[in-house]
Amino acid sequence: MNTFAHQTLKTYDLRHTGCREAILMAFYEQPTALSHGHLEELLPNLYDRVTIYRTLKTFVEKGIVHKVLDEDGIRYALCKTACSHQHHHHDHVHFKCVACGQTTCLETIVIPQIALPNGYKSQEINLLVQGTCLSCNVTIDSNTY
Amino acid sequence: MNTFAHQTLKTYDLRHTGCREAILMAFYEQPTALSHGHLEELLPNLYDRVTIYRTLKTFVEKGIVHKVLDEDGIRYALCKTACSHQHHHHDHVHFKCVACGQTTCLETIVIPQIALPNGYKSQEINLLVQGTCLSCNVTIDSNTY
DNA sequence: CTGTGTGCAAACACTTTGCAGGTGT
DNA sequence: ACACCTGCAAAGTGTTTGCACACAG
Repeated sequence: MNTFAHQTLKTYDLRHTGCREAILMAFYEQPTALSHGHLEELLPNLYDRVTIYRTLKTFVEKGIVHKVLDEDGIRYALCKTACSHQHHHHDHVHFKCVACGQTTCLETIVIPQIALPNGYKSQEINLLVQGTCLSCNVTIDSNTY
Repeated sequence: MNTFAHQTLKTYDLRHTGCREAILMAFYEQPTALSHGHLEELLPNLYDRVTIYRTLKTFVEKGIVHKVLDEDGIRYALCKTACSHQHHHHDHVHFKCVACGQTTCLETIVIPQIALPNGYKSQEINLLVQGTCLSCNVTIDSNTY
């Protein structure tokens, strides 16, 4: 029984099941945001497609993971420490590499203040940066020589 | 024959057809981003679902409209003057009102410089702000009294 | 033991593809 | 006249729902 998964499920008052543990571990081990399809590949034939959908939905509702939107669809990533149980913060910066296709959560970057038009109120901000990541840039550069 | 639609189609080297004119007019008249579903409702039974899909795809490829991502899926909005034919700029700020569900393009707001981690290169930035818009705030406030 | 989670089947929604015929230039 | 656009049918993909059984607490 894995400690991280066990702790997380306990914290959020969810039953400890194989599928939930496996998905939590997948997120824990992968530094990138995962789509439903990714999870299906990572946990081949272990759990039903539908169960994965339902598990993801549960995790989003509980605030364990958050949705990441990019051009290819919806992905999910763990909410890090900044998201406590009560005080869930929703401002996320995501980086999508157009070369390798990986999407990562940039936890360290703070979104600057945005001046909205008068009368508009902001609740949540999502920033998606698309470009090339460190390892892909290295590859591209070395191929250039 | 509508001037705006006619001009746009001419500029982008596209044939002038009923469906294309109707969709361009819909975007022109609506200040908000439209999804495929919205267009189907706005142009009821005039054109086939498939034709609307294909028209949208064509417009995106030509740079006439751009995709807007929000939690509910993909929408489209006209690229304004800042996007010229050759020099297409991809940095967009979108505001989604959680009360009325409308998504608008905030053309006037400039995205601040984001400090990416070393070795990362940015090509395109998308910022989605969610909150309540002017007219919804007015409604909410007046109901409070 | 009880309520929740899972698997399976099926329904549903969204989007793409192939093809024949119609239309703009 | 020709290339391109459209409509229809069908397939493909992603997601949700209903129900019976299994399992965690």
